[in-house]
Amino acid sequence: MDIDKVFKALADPGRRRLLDQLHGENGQTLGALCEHMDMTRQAVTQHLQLLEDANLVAVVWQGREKLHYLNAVPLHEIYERWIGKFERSRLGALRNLKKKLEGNDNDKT
Amino acid sequence: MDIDKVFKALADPGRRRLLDQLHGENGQTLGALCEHMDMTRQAVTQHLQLLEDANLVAVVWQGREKLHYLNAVPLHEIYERWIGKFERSRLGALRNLKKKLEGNDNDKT
DNA sequence: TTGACATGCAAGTAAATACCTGCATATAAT
DNA sequence: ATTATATGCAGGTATTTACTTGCATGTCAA
Repeated sequence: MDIDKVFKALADPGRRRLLDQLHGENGQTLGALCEHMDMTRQAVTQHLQLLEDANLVAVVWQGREKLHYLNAVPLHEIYERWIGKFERSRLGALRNLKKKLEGNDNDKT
Repeated sequence: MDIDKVFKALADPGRRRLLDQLHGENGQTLGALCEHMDMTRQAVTQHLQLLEDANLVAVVWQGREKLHYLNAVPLHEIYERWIGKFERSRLGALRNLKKKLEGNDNDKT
């Protein structure tokens, strides 16, 4: 999995909105997704393409309709492989920072 | 917290690298961070500024040196307020997608 | 107090991004 | 068959982004 593509895909509020839409109702057509988006269909298509490249959205053609399905696996991986490691040391790091800010001489803990 | 700033800050591999560096050793100076970065000091400064704006990095001046400290709180919030909600429905959504792809007629579960 | 060092500030450039408009194609409905 | 609908494809533009070079400022050390 290309973690960079996932992060880049998530960097745009419109794309996050699309994921939200699919989270609300999975399997929506392009047209349906466009209705909430305040931009042209073509722009939405391009955003969806990036989401697909990042493997966050899977597409199933049904006749002339393109159905979009959310895939949360990359989100899980981002958490597991990247965010989680920072999280785990969060409290320790914060305490450390506070001590530095206070000048290391009035250490109450 | 501006969640968009956090996502945008995380979208660049160089900035994620900087966070990694600070995770490895907290409180590094600008100069120290530059040593691993293969770009000019000014470029690194600009990346660090974005990280600071996203509240992912806090800065403490010590004489002429600028010390950088990691703040993982925004990462936690991104998970809690955004990624988590998708995660929770992950398995259900995947099963749903699989069924669609298989045509809904050979449902084994 | 002079010189070296750590950093800031500003303006410019090249590439990437987020859009758009216009036209083409395939499927469905009459 | 003809028309309407759902979408694709291509090219153009404006903004944002990542990065550079050049110079200014403040702090430490001899």
